[in-house]
Amino acid sequence: MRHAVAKKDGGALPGIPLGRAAPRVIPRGERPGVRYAMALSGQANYARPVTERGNDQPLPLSVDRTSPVPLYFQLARQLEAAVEQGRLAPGTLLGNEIDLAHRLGLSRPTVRQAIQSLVDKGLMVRRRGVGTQVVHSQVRRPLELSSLYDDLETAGQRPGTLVLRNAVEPAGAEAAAALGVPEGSEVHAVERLRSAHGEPVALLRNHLPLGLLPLPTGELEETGLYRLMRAAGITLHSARQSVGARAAAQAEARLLEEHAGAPLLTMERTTYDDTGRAVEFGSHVYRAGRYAFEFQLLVRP
Amino acid sequence: MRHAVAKKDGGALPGIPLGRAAPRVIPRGERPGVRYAMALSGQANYARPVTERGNDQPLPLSVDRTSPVPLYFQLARQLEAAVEQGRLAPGTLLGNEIDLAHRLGLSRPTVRQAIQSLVDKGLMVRRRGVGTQVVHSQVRRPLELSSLYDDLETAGQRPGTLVLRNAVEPAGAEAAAALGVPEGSEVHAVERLRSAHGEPVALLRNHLPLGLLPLPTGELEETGLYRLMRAAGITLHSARQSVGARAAAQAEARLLEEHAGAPLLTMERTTYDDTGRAVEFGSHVYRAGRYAFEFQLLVRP
DNA sequence: GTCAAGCGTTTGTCCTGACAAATGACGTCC
DNA sequence: GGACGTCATTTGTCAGGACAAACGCTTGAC
Repeated sequence: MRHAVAKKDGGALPGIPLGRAAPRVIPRGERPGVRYAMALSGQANYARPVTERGNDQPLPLSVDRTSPVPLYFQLARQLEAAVEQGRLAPGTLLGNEIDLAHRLGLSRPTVRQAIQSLVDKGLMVRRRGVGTQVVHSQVRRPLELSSLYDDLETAGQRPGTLVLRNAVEPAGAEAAAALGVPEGSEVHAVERLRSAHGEPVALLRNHLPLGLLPLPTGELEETGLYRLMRAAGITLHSARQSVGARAAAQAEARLLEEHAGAPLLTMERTTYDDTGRAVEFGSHVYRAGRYAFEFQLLVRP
Repeated sequence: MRHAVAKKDGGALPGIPLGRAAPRVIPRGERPGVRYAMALSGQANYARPVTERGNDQPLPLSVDRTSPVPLYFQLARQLEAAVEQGRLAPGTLLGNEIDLAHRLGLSRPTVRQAIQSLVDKGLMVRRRGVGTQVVHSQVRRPLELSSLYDDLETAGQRPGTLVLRNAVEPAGAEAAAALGVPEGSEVHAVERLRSAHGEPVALLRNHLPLGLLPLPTGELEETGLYRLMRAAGITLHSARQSVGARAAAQAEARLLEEHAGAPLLTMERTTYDDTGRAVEFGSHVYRAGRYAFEFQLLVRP
């Protein structure tokens, strides 16, 4: 499960909620110093910009061939951990793949597979004729397809749910189109008021195909919808989201403890499982001051 | 350049703007029929659920070895086109990799690389012991790090830009933290009013490190900021975004032709190049009815 | 009749080997 | 001194082979 969205924003105004860890001062125009991570076996005097004091540690790397964990994955995890812990500083050049493979007793394809997975995550950049370089650590995970409930919980806010509606009813035009069922056919409709620390945060309206999974009101008040779906054996695969804003209607405002006309953040989402079936259509509104979507985008070459 | 966000929403209300192509009716619980794309060379009588009338066409695939385009990429593009054009229906099983490689005169790793790139895009799902299956065609590209200008232009709206400010000034706390420069140091500040069809759509405030690239006002009125940055040789790598909503302030409202207190969609974004340098911090507000962020999320296994 | 074991299929992982292309630094020529 | 070509380095691409693991179906046993 990767790729997500929706991180809580505790602040009152949507200013700049990103939790920047210790804003590092980088003079403009300067590029992070280049240095090599691994000591090159005394080959040529070529390509050895071991600038920042020659190699603090050679960076311990090893793989366990008796483990059932794939070798490329073991290596990728170690490199990723090294980046996260700062043992591989941004800008550092990884030794070349051939040496690295030889050092670890692996083949080059295996090493490449490990590095490639990190490149895909945005942690490293490869340049032909140059090498593989560690990217600035600002990069976090791309984002995960997570639920509001999980987001609130991991943020330490005690999420609460009030189920306003939980019924089977004819699908409206929007929900029917999103779920790919005929308009007017019966679907499951759920409406919930989600709160954090007892204060309302969002109004969640969801429509699901009938018969996909049981949705007892008790369960809905205890946990999130995605968690229930995953527990029912549904493999979430992709989602299509649309995020906008609008003014609160009277009824919404009352539920969310806002005044009518207050700005609300809106999100419509259709989620698909790995067979391509639409398994959920959600139409959510969030209190503007209480919530913001935060996510990371990667540019793939 | 992949991974993006921000697609125009012409509609007045943030209803369900996704351009669903012909909402296909799929009875609940049904899984798309399984059929094979390629005729299996008359092997065993095993695994041949060529249900839907045995193979309309064997799907023409070929690679050109004289082309400088990598073989795996040629194959990937052909498969992708086949999926998009419906020649590879959702649920279709691709023939096994070995046969496919043999048929095309390629090696299995090359075929795997092609398929893997499509799996990464979310177009296909692999299952050991089963095969590679085409996912529901609902999936579009993951999203690209695009600019509002490009979005409007590709949507056929004639984007216009009015430069309200273009100056060098001391960085405020927010911009300084985002760009990683000391507070109060000089940065480039740009403020633009972006319109479509002559109507204002968004108010764009951007801060850039000094000396990164020249920003003539004339150029800014002609094209988008990202396009200028790319033209200046800057390789955009990742961005951190936060999307929220708030009420319009007086000054904003006047510029955007809204009334004070009207709901606005807000977006803060810090963009990094491939060396990890922050190259742009943007603080944008969009008219709620005129714009919505639309994007696709993929769940990576 | 039901459950477990067996078997073939298919992808997952890994290896060895090879050549091509881009990059950056050096040396040479003008 | 500056422009150019040359060269070593490094990643990109591709081939061919091998074994392991998961899956689905059939077969067999109870």
